[in-house]
Amino acid sequence: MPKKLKTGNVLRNRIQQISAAERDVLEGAVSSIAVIPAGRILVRQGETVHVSTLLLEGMMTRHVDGIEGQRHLVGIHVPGDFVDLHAYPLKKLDHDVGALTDVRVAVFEHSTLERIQANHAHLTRLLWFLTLLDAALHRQWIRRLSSLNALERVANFFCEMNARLMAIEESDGQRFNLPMTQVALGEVCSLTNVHVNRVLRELREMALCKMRSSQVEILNLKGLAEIGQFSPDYLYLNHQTAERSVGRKANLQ
Amino acid sequence: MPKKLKTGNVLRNRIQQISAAERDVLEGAVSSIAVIPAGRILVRQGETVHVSTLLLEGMMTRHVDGIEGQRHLVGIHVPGDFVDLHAYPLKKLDHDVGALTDVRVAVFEHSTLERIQANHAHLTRLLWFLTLLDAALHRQWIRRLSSLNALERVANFFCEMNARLMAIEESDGQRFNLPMTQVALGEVCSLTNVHVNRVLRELREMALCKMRSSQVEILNLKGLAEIGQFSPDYLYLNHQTAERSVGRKANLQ
DNA sequence: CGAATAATTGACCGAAATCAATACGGGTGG
DNA sequence: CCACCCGTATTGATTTCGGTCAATTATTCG
Repeated sequence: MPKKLKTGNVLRNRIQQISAAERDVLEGAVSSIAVIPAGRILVRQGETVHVSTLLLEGMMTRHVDGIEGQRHLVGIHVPGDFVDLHAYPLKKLDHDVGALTDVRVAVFEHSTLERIQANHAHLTRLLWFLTLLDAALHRQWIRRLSSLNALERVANFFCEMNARLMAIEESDGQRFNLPMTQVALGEVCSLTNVHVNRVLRELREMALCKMRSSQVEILNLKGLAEIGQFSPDYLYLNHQTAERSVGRKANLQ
Repeated sequence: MPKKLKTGNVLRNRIQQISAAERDVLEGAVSSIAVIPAGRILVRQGETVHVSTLLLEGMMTRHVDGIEGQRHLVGIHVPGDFVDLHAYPLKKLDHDVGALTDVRVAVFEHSTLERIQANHAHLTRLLWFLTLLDAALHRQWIRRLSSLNALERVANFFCEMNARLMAIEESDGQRFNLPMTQVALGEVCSLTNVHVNRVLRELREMALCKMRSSQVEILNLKGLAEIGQFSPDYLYLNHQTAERSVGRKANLQ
């Protein structure tokens, strides 16, 4: 296998209980590594796709378009996320997938995934688990929109991103890069850019966090989590959950 | 296998391309059939569960609780839905599962699902696919909350339920049973019961639909779908999608 | 350096929430 | 069988959060 198809430690960061043998299987299944510029739409809603992509570097979005131009994010992805693995069983996506920044992704042909599924039950379950993380995140997003007000939503979103980025060591818990404009934040939290701006000011005045040119600085994580009613449990970031769920690690490697 | 463990045609209605052999496997995997009264909470958030349930009769909800008592639905289930199949890989749920009406469910032990997963790759993919339907629905719910106003949300929800119930022949496209109060509708659409009431009045005045004591009567489906910006594509109800995705039916049965 | 994009702030508006009061409906028990 | 109750539905008056419109200032990038 050519060196350039290595996925680095992205897989291990995300699926801690993956065995070396399994990682080799997955790396062997990478058909190519692609680099995509910021802003490019990878998959359009309704398109039939035959590949799934694992995000290696950068951030990606999943979004739907409203009737009058507005965009609404239904998901955001960080390195290690298997961005559209669900396309493997679904084939046709109900939303667009786009690059928020310049990104590097590993591409998997569905035919290859099919072979994995036929021959590697344990690995398949790990992949299945990964697709369920999406649904769990979706539920958090529904909760954010249903039960939180503007200030709370933004606080909640910052906490979510902080937790997810900490899991891949892209946040130290105090500060992280979030390559989003205030418009994009509004598309996540379902707020106008104007109101996002007011909320950011308030968070700053409350000495909870600051955001400046794509850098989020958390001044008081506890307070922020409280305002945002955030609990990291729901993200299933601690992979002990999956670990227990597979429960047959001993059989492998 | 005792007759009472039959799942009837619920499975076939939901997964049209399931083979008879596969249905037998699934039915053989049912550990028990349970009847649960309306209002009972089956699974509480955070509980570790070792079974998953397939809904045979009635309706169920998935909901999270807000900080001040309010409940917010993140999902609603109709017969044929594998309500918490995702608990199989996840083990711990991030939400409650409750019975909206009296329900009858088929219970599957996770240990049994594990055996299926080890021995039936095709069936596993069908199950995987089913768990992804949840995520697709979640995305529709996010879209509903993000980009629709009160009137549009309720219209959209009615269209969704109509489409899902038509797929299992519980709606004739004109009229269906929706065992929810206006409070519960508000918990779905993130509106107060008062405002739900006003919206229902408006829908009635617009001659789009009426709701009276758990009966929804659709007067103008096209108009309702337009107001609700509803497209049934996103629900993946036409199982051709899955059919193509499995693509190996010939190997079976 | 200049043009486009992003952020900021103020004034005003409007959709939905809140508060409050009344009516309905159907199940229970006297 | 009627009276009572409690959950549900309905309607009006008022408030509020966030949207809209508009103008100004920062940034970023070619």
